[in-house]
Amino acid sequence: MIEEKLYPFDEIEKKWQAYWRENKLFTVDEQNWKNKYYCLMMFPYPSAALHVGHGRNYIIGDVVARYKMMRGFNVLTPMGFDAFGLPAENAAIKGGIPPKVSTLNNIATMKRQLDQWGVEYDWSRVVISCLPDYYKWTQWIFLKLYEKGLAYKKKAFVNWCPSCKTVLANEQVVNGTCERCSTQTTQKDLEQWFFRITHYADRLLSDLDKLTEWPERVKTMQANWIGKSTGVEIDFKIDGLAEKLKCFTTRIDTIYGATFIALAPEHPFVDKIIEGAKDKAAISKVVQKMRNESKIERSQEEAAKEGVFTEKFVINPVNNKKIPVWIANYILMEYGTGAIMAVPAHDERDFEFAKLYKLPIEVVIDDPKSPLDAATMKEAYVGEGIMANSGKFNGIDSQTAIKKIGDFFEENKWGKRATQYRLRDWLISRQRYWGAPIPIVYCPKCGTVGVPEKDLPVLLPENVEFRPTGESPLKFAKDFVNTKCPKCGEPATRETDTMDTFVDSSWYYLRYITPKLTDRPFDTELVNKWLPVDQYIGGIEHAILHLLYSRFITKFFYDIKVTGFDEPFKNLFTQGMIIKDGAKMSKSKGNVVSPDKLIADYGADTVRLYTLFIGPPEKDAEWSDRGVEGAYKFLGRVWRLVEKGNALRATGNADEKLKKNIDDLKRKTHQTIKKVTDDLDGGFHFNTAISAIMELVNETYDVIALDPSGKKDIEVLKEAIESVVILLSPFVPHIGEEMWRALGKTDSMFKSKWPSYDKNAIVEKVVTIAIQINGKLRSKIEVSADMNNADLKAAVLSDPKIKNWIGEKAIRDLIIVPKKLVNVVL
RNA sequence: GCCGAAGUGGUGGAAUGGCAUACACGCUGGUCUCAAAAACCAGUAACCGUAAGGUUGUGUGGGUUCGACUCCCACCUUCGGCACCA
Repeated sequence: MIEEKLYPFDEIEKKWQAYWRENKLFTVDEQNWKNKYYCLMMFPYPSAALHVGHGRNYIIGDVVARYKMMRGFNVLTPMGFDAFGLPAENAAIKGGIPPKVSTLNNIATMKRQLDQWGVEYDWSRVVISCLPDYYKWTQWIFLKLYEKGLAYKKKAFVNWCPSCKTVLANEQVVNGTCERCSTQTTQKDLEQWFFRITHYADRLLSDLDKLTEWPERVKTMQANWIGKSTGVEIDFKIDGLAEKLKCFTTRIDTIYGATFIALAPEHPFVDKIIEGAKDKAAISKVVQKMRNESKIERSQEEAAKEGVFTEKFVINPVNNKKIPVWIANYILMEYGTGAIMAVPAHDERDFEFAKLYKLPIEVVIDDPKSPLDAATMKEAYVGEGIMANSGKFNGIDSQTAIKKIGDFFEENKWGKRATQYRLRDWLISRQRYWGAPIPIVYCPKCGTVGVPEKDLPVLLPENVEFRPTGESPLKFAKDFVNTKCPKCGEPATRETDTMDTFVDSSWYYLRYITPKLTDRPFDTELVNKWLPVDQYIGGIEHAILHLLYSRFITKFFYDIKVTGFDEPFKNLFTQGMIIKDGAKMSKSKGNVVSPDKLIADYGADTVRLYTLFIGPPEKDAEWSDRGVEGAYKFLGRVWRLVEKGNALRATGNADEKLKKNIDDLKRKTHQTIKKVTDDLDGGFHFNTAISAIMELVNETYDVIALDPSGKKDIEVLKEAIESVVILLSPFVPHIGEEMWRALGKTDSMFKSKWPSYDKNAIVEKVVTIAIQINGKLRSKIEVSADMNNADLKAAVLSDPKIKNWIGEKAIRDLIIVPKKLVNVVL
């Protein structure tokens, strides 16, 4: 803890925050979209208080916004709150404070924290997703999707979190546990609303290629999640039944080695297939047992394989062989067709199952390295190879066979090529109160009816009773539930489920452009001018959920022609987490660092500078209180530098030594401008940009120390100091603005231009050449930068140390790297 | 198992084929002070050496190159994603 106040940060920070707000520095006219730059930070859920880990996101965004402003862009930086969600409702159940009240309180607290950080937004555009003027349009999106058949209700096995007492989307289940509370989820067979995101699977995958400015790892995660695979869907004739059994395979090349068929226990054909079996009762029992195993049990580690023979067979179309049909617990109904052709020789799971139930194994692809023997093989051979025991395809390589056998199937109409995705439809129903009501009415006569647009919003009732059971109060709100059918006017009931909050956040960035429109969600023309977002900044934890859903909704809007772009975010930056004591900051771990005390002790600029200097912003970083003090000391040093600079008066001429130092300082100044500009433009290299400014500060001090009486070229010193202030200002805006005025400027520094460097000034006149002997550094010489190679060679060879090293040996080669290095090869 | 990222002083990190450890933290010694803080000066990879200097050194082992933290191959460790996905 540093006791002394190194500069009056408290006065300065309050003063300039008020100034920026009064002068509406961050307020944007949406009609003025020329030279626009849309800088967006993921809007937060309004929890009780922010910590320094959250701060990183907003600080980075603020730096980018201020920098782009100084580069002459018309910068839009809005902020809002993802305000629906479970914590507020749970607090209401526990403490009795209505969710709306606690949420709006938290929003006020968070806004205050953002303000004291000096993080500025165009607050005239604030979007709060839990207010009716916003969720009206969330409901409108639901209706549009419903209209186009992309929102539908179905009964399905869904993920249920017993603690949150609601269903969850697949994306919200992590390793079989709830993403929010880490409780083990269970399966429930419920009727729920879904969005047909799978219709967009292919585009969501292939358009990842358009996102050239997105981090590779985010794109990989999305691609994995969508999980595309291509193969063949085979129609197997079932012996003794009219139906054909569809099996999907990516390995049609192994079709001759299929020795059994396996169905998921939930497969719709199961009952029909075991009908009439001799052992029907026993088979049924096994099937029941497998069905009762929850999905979690099945997917945990290496669950034991189990299955039962159905006494039925299918015909393999390629060789008319009869293949036995089994029901097996390792087949998932959710993927493919819920039935597979099993090829034990070339699939590990099938191999394991075949060994367990002593089913035949037939090698149809030979390992080119060592021949395979079905009788002795210890594991399946899943690689490529040469086709064997495969009729007319014998001898060709398996890659070619995939193509040829695919053609063969399509020619004979035994099946067709097909694509499968891992992605499931987005389950959006939630059995909770604090969310946007799903705008649907159930009428005994007309069935399921969408609420007409003119009747939106379907208001969330506020006088409701929260039950300790966690059941949604909406179910018991009679005035809400009982309504009239919009079609026939007869008594009807409302849907009492609300929407997943990820629906709210899937479109908020569009609302910021025209946040106050009451007759439309947004103005298409203006949105097309301002979007896509130029820079989106947020946490990696949203790599799949929020970013995938937003891309989906954007594509849907594009298709229904309410927007003219099909990807919402051009550049994406995902910042790393701030770690404390080896763990992510969280209240439960008790390792939260609050910004409030730090800002009180050292000021917001210090916290900002340290947060940016801590390391590359995309990487996780360990928080250190010592590091904060270092940042504070540096700002004090800069503060004193400006004071010193202002006190300097030129008195007479500088001597030679001083002249050289002044030349060096001028060069350093322009090199620093270049370095900082490149670091900000070419990625977010804040940490190295700040180090470069520190170097310039150090060098400026050195020059002043050489001659404190002031016999020097004042202009160069003033330029150096002014550059330090301006280059530093996006990072530490308050002290930046204050020092800017101290240098005699009258307008806000964020209205002034970012400096450009003089190309001639950065050129080194004298360079240090490293001299290596056989690649090892042995000496260094200083030479003029324009020295020719012949002279350089002579200079190197006359260096006494080098002479000594060479001795009597012959020089075999001499490599010259201009202005850097000479390597003498002996 | 598959896919991806990473591994550099006591610490955070810098350097993407050319002087490894910039910048900062910490530490050691000094100046100032009654004292502390701040500030300023000097030092700080390891080993050998009084020193000059030398040797080693970027997870490990190989390779390419005049030259490798950087490129290639194999491996180890850590983190993240996916995973009985047919």
